[in-house]
This record gives sequence, C-alpha cells and structure tokens, in this order.
Amino acid sequence: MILKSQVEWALHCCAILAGLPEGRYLSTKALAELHGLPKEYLSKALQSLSQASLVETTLGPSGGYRLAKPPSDINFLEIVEAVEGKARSFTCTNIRANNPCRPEGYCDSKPCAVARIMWEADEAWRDTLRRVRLSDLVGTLSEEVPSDIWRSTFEWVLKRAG
Amino acid sequence: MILKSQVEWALHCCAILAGLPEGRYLSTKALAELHGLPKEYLSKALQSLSQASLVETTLGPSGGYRLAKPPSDINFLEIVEAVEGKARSFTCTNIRANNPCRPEGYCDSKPCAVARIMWEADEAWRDTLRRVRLSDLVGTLSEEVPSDIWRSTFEWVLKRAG
DNA sequence: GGAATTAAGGATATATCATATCCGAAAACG
DNA sequence: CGTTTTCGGATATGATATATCCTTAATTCC
Ligand code: FES
Ligand code: FES
Repeated sequence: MILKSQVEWALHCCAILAGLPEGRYLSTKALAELHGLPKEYLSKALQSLSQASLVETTLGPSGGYRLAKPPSDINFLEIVEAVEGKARSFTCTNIRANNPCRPEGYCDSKPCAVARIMWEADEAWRDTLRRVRLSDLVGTLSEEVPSDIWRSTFEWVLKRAG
Repeated sequence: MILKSQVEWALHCCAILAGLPEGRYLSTKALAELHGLPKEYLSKALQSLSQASLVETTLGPSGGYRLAKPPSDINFLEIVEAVEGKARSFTCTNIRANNPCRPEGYCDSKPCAVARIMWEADEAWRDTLRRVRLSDLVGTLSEEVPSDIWRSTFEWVLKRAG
C-alpha cells in the first residue's frame, strides 16, 4: 500500500502556490523546474488538483495555476484525495459469503466486522489529514526553512509568475 | 493506495484459527474452501503470517496452521503488517533538495514538514489497528453472526482440523 | 519401510496500476 | 497571427498484485 509520488508533488506545489501574491499564476514549467520533476507528468497531478477545484488555471503566456481558495480553507486530505482518489484503502470482497455453511441466499444485515475495523483505521488516517490546513504547512515551512533559502525561492518564483 | 486482498484473507483466517481448540491445526485446503479462495495463493498469505511468528505450522496429514499466541495477544496491525509489509504508505523522495535556490551541498536538519504530517496520519492508521485485538474481533463476530451459522461453521472446521 | 499429505519456497505467467512521454485542440496574450 | 499555456487522449514502460505450478522436506498412517 504505497501512495503515488504525485501526492508529494501536489502538496509541495500547493505550498508554493500558497505563497503567490493575489492574482498571479505559476506555470507547470516553473513548478517542475523548482522541484526537479518531469513537467509532462507533474502536469497530470496539477490537472487532478484543477478537477478537484483546489486550483484555478488560465491559459496563454503568463498562464498557469493559482489556488482557488485561501490556504486556510484547504486541508491536506483534499489535496491527497485529489490525486490519490477517494476510495478506501481496504476493500471487502465479502469472502464471508463463500462460507459453505451458510444457508442459500442468506443476506448480511451489516458490513463485515473485519471491514468495519479496517475502515475505522482508514477514517483515522483521513481525520488526521483533514485537520491539517495548507496554511499550517506554510507556517511550519516558513519557520523551518532557512530564511535566505525561503526568500530567494519566492524571488525565483515571482520572477516566473504571470 | 489499495491494500492487497490478502489482508482480508489473513484476518478472516486468523479469526477462524482463534476458534480452534488447543493443539489442533487447520490446513490451507480447509481455510481456502471455507472462504472460497485459491488455495495456492492463500498459502502465500499464510506463509507471511508464519514468518511473522503469528501462526505455527506442522507438516504431514493432519498438519496445518494454528495461532502462535492467544488471540488477546495478537492485534490487527500485526496481521496487516505481516502480509502488507511494514513500510510507511507515504515515501518522501526529498524533492525539496532539487530547489535551484539552495546552496550547493546544503543538508536538511529535519525530515520535510510535508512528510512528517503524512507520517503522522500513517501512525494514526497504525494506532487504530494496534488497538484492536484479534479477540475483540472474535467477540464481535460471535455476537453478530447468526448463532446457527457460527456453530455449524465451527463444526465444519473441527471436522477438518488435525 | 512406503504411500499419502502437508507447509515452504522458487519459478513463472498474467493483469493491473504507477510512471512517463507525446501529441493535438482550445484558449489567452502580445 | 504566432507563441505560450492548460487540457485530454493515446501510448509506452516498469513495478506490483494476483495466480499457478513444481520441487523439497517433514510428518502421519498403513
Ligand atoms: S467479508 Fe470482507 S472483510 Fe469480512
Ligand atoms: S521533500 Fe519529500 S515531502 Fe517534502
């Protein structure tokens, strides 16, 4: 059970977009360069964010991406689910129904207890991600990343933002 | 990010083994029949449980599997990790190091804030699973599964247990 | 001792999904 | 109009999940 690397990419891209001044856009090309990622494939991750309405786009030169909402209105789960999908990590194939001791056509009233526990764990994972806002991440990063790197990164970004 | 179906199989098999009387073994063949699963492939899942020391085996006719510990000493996480592996679901490829604004050879003191949050969610998932014991599952199942099915299932099992 | 049964593990085949690239269409900008 | 950009579709490749087969060694029963 491994998350796609697109998740890491999307989260880092959102962190950068969160630092963009009002009304500016940043292109896939710039985001790919900044993170050392394959531009074409990163583009798919950004498209996922776009379809989830987390980012807005504009075409043409000086086009690109910007956040669709303030960073305090976006949580980790939204970003992760945008690229990873909303499906639960555990899928029950209802093997209990194959028990030869069951009466023909017997129908279960509840989902299997095994599945319920696995789904509960899944929900705990989602809850943790739901509680972290993009603005929290930006706050932590701005404290932890050395201020000269932090500053020069955003200069680099602004030079390329349309 | 999808768990293998082996996880469902392993959990259900453990629940059955937990109901086995002291000193008896149940074969792959019986477990596969009971759950309607491919015997050869289920065998791989059971081997994983064996390597994790969750079950013990014996060879020959009347051989098979039994739990290596009482059901109250086995939790969900152990079983899930046995077949799914212990690797974290999020892997950081350290893309922050590709930032062209970084000084040459700069070394980070901490893991990335993004990764720490993702790992925290992962830990919440594991914690939930760690808190549920196999004996809890058996308790729930014995309450929820209609008593005639429950009873006939274990009669079916005992007839095949060596 | 010999036949049957079983778990363990290696080899292999297939399907599904993640990763990655390429291209054409449509929109925006100068 | 030409360039730059997002977007979607098509396609290729690699890794992993799923599944089967076969050999070996241990155990039981006759
Ligand atoms: S039948 Fe699917 S988890 Fe129990
Ligand atoms: S560099 Fe990997 S999560 Fe930030």
